[in-house]
Amino acid sequence: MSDAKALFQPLEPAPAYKRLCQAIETKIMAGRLKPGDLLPTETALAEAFALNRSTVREGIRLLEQSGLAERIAGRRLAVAHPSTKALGQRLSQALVLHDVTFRELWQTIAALEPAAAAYAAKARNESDLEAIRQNLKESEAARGDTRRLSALDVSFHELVAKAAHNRALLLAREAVGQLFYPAFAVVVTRLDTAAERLLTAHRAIAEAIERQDEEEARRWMVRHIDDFHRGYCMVGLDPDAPIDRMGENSSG
Amino acid sequence: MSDAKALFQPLEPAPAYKRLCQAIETKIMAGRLKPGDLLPTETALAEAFALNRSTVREGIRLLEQSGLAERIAGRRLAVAHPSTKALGQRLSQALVLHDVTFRELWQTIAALEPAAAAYAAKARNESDLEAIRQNLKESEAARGDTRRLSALDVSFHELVAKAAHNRALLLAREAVGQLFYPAFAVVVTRLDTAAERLLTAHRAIAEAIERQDEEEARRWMVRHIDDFHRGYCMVGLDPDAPIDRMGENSSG
DNA sequence: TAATCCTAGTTTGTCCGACAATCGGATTAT
DNA sequence: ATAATCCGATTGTCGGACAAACTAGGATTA
Repeated sequence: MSDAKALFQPLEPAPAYKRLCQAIETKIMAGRLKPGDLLPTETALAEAFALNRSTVREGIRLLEQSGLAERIAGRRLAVAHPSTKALGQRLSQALVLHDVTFRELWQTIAALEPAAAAYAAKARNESDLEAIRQNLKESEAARGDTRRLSALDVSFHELVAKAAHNRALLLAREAVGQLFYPAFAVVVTRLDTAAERLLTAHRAIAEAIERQDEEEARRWMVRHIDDFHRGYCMVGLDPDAPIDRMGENSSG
Repeated sequence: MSDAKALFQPLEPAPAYKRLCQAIETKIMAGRLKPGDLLPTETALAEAFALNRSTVREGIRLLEQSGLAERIAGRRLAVAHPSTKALGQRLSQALVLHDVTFRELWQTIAALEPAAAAYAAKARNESDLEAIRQNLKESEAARGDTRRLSALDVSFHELVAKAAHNRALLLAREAVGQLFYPAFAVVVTRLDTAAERLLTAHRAIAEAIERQDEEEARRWMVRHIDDFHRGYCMVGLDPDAPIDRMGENSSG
């Protein structure tokens, strides 16, 4: 029954600009084009593929948007690898569009962050520790400034994940974290105890990571994430309501 | 020192096609354009934005590639929401490009799948169960056919995640799973016991989900994922070697 | 009257040619 | 040698053009 579908491929009836994009994409995936390599100029590409420059430009836009190419120094086009940041933004965007709820984000974060903390305790190096210490110091200074503290909170968890030296984990949590922690910012403003509890948890997690105590890092992170949920409900927010589409007003 | 960076924003010197894309993207994010809505024709857009059609087309390519618009019926352009599948593919691609290792994937999967199984036991409905049963039946029939069994394995875990009814979790594991399980396919071919162990685990997980036994579902999933790791090492593969770039040859 | 076919208009994909702004490198002046 | 200047290359944008494919409505036929 699915024999026909397996036998005959779609026959590639795609428009030229899409095929051009795929052609270059394939070269990149195969490693024949490495990040930093300069791509030919638009006219050169047009000549090589026997296409018009306009068509080539449309293909280039696709490459650009998938993060596989970017303008270097404002001018020439260079091969690139999609950045974690950009991918994370795209993912958060998708999650917002799908009206993901706080509960869904929380469940996912609750699965990822403790693992990240544990691996961080194992794999962290000195520069990781330095960054985390720095974040902790700034956080304590920003005790009063809710907005700033929230940004530092996002940053703290990102640094912990970075310290785990696991890019898959980093990428997975990036998207969710970008939405989750700002959503929690409201709690800090409304709940007096929240900021202090957050700092306590961060300190404990940082210390456990420093001591390379995996289990302690995991435990504290679990408690910390549970706290998020409790605080969210305590201030009267509905965990089953979709996350608002705030937070990505400036960047793009 | 970073005052200047905070004070002065980049001033938005973006090319017109990029601004057009952002303008439409903003409308979509704000919910003023809903999926399915038809976008104006290229000429109409050109007129509305006072741009040339070529420029408009370049902007449209960006929208198209980010999954926010797609050709409906081959012709007109309609607003859409990025599909989990497409996003997952883009993520896997990125992971491959960054030379992510089996260990990294495994650690991430090990964090996500047990949570997915537990939530699935809680939130599954009848149609979820039906799909899982169907998969189980086909898997047992495909006991000998390694390639097919591997595909069904990917599918099984995806179905479990779907049953958790958590789109954030689904999306996060989609990307990693798409790489992880095919990478494991080699093990099934080389290790006689692997296929049988896999089936046993799947059966147990499915049964626990059916009984709504969260803890049992989680426990079995943990064991199952551990098995993956053990099998991978047992056949002599290096968990710290990058995942190969096979598996996404056809799609694009 | 209903079904079918045909034709005209629309929309997209592609092409051609052109020009201003800008960046890099070569050239020239000090 | 260094600084200012000039020239070519490259990108962003524009205008127009045409073929193919699809849509819709009217004409034709059973």
